[in-house]
Amino acid sequence: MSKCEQCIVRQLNSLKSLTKKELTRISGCKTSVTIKKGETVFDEGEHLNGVYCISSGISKVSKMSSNGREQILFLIQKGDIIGERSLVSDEVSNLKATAISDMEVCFIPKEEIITDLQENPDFTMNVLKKMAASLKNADNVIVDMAQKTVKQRLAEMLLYLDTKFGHDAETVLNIHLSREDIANIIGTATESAILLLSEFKK
Amino acid sequence: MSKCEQCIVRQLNSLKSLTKKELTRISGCKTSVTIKKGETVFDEGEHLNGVYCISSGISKVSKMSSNGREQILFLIQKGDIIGERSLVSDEVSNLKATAISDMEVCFIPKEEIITDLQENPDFTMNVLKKMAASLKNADNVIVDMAQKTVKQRLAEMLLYLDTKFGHDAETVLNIHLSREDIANIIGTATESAILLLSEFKK
DNA sequence: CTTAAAAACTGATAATTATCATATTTTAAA
DNA sequence: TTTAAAATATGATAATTATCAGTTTTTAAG
Repeated sequence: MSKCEQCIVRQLNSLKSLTKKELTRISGCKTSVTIKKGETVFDEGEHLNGVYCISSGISKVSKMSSNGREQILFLIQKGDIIGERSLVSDEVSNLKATAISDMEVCFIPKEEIITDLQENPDFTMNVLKKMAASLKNADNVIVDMAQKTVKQRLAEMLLYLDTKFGHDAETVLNIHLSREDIANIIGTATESAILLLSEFKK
Repeated sequence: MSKCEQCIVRQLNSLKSLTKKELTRISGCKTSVTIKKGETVFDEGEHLNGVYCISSGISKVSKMSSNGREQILFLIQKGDIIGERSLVSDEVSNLKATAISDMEVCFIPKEEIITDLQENPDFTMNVLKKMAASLKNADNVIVDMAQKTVKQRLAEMLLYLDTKFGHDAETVLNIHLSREDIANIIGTATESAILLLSEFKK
């Protein structure tokens, strides 16, 4: 199994502030997992015993609404870490993560990484910064959901996908989402999303 | 000016994990401010140089949407702290806080409290926990905004106000919000909120 | 290659919500 | 107390979005 010390995606997240010694320890206890497209990384209500660091692939992170519809809250890819909240809270996860493409993820047990959170202030500050940034982002999503039309949200989401995942020479997005997933990101019915998408094509 | 050590609202927030010595220092550098109903605590785009601890009164925390409408993200009261994100980020505030009733707030300068954040792991962990809880809450708000009707959101908000602020003997809420504020919380037009409210009264 | 299932699409209709115009009531200032 | 301004309320209409009932296309299994 490859070592965290040499892992490139680590440079993209909070783990970059770990010391060499800490990294070696984390490297020794992590497990690498392959998750096929459509499979679940973790589910709502599940007790997370650590964090997941994404090596490759894309995952949607969602939550069921009380009316039975799935709401996708964000998308994650290479270098992103999920499950960080399990480090500071003993509650079960309120979110579900599902692979949108085949994925490679590293699982780091809570007991191991929580030591670093308590002893390495740089690392803690980095996690704090990430949470603060997530909160700021959540503010923006709430404002958009509350105040913008479905059409505006769809347009902005397509731009966001392009920024985050890029596109190829023929301007086709590097991420493939089903119409249902698109609808579940912007919070609308699948048919409405399809209707507006075909409108955009013109 | 009263002392933080004896302040009751401190028991309600992260400051409770400060040591006696830390508290005495904070107490010496804090300033107490009175803010009248309708006045601004801080504005979007402003550089926050510290955090605000609410002694009394209620404030709405909002953000302008690009279409010029105000979206209220949450309400805060006695014991709540705002501006925590300024401690971990040098960006200007993305939010605005406005007094909904007359308020007493204590301002604690960033330089002073950031020391504690770096040196007192208990305090840091508490701030982390609060942010994790805020994120979880934001998830729920996003799902509600995306998937529920205005009527459902209004009903849930009224229940939330009752839970958070309570009501008197005649079941009148302890918090008074204008129709416009109500509309700006649930993300709808003022007229729609009024329409549904009168519908609920029956 | 054939076939069944899933996904994408279309159009009609109904429900929800926004906008606008205006009236009434409440609040606060002079 | 009077008066102007602000907040609340009402109703008509338009726009947006959801739901339903299908058809076509794509995908994947046998």
